[in-house]
Amino acid sequence: MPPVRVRFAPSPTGFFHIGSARTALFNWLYARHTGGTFILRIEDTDQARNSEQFLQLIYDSLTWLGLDWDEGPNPNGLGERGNFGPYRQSQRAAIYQKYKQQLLDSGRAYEKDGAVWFKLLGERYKVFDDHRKKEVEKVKTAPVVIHDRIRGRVERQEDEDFVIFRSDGNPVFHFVNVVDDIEMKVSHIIRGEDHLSNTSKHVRLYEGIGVTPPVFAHIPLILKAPEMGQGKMSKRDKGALIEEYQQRHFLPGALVNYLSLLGWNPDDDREKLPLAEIVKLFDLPAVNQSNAKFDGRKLANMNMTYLLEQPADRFLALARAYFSGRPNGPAVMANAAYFREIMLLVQPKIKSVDDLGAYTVYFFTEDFPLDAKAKEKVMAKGDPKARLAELIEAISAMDFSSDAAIEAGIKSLAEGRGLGFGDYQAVARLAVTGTNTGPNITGIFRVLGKERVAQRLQKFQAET
RNA sequence: GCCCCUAUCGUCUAGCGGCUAGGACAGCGGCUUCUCAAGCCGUUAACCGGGGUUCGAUUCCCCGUGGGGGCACCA
Repeated sequence: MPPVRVRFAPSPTGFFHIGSARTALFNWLYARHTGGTFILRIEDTDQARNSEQFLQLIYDSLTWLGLDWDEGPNPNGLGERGNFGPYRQSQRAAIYQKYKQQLLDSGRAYEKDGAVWFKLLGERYKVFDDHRKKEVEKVKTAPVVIHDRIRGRVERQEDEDFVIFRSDGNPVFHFVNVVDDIEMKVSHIIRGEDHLSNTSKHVRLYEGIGVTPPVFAHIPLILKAPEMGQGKMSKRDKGALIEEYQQRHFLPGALVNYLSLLGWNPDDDREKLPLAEIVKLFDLPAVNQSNAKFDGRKLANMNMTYLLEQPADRFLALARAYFSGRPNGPAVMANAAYFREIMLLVQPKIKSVDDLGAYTVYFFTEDFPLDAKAKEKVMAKGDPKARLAELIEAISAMDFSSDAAIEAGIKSLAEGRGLGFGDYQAVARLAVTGTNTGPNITGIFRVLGKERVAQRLQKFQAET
């Protein structure tokens, strides 16, 4: 068996899409699973649409996801790794010329209308094409048989010559793709199913050049969620861009885990898997053949699961990164010990790092919002005003040294009146945080301190 | 229009001829009397249709239908 060499070959012509990330991931997983090589090749032949910004985005997104490449360009123009470069198609013109000449010389290509065409072998005939509304020349050929590692045997007729060099002198995708895969000794082409129909062209090109085609593996596509309409996910769909998850401070590991489950699964019921385990279990024949619809809720759940188990220091680093990007960041993080206590109090409660701001406002300002609906709900039950008054009266004598002490203080207050802790909890929470959700009220009391709690309770009483 | 791929709960999926069709997310209900978007427990919900093959089809084959993709001097 020749060594496994796979490649991810994006074009820097747009934002980095979740489908691209999944294709990159499956290639990366297969390379890591087999001990092979993962190549990054930049397909930047479309000069009109390329941009350096989008190129940088490819590097950033792959790096953020943890999909490191063994061969390919280095970000920031720092040269490249690997012995099969250059890894940007815009720098490989001489190689394409060489292969073009070879096909011309061997009679497998010809010039017409200023373009270079690949020539199919067989009897020619003309036919009117209804779809394109013009007469086209067809070639009688045997069907191309593709042995796909995921699809099995696929047969497709390739019956028209096609352009490999445009009249402006630039090579087209099919040609450069095949030439590069040959030159870079790519052993397995793992790509989206949208390329399955192109594969017959590619196989003919391999044959024309005189090289045995590599192994093909066409993975299913990611489709829009049902509520987002029909068809495959496009860049305009919500949740389609990797950048978005990065900005929302998702955990890349959670996204990778979720993506790996779109079209693949381990042999058991596990869903949350360490990356090393996915690498160990991943294989091409286990990949599904049908497309998968994207489910942002399941991703969000996965992200939350990962968040919950982050060690304290790691979570704190995530929280700092999040607040660093916010206007009130410096103020929020000014007191490191205070910040740490709040974040750890809140970690088990949030679904996503970007909930942190809204979820912790009341720790950092006296001017926090009051949730009207929550107020209505809390004030409608029992006699919250009486409870509030009792709490205000009792608080100066209460011990705030620990959660347990606070709990004991409120409980003894309640028991003296034949009430329960819960009778005080709701109104206290509303007065001190402005909401009816959040971490344990005892924890909030402790972190805020007796003085501020007392002030807030009084202020609320005065305003209600 | 032509070609290719595909088809199990709303969604991701397990199943590879005989199963009470399993799990997860979402939903719903309950518990947790310290709330809740968390946790725990429970629960609703699926084999697209029609023909075959077979003692027996969710499973194999064919035909429909649905879904997806492709049919450029885009990639």
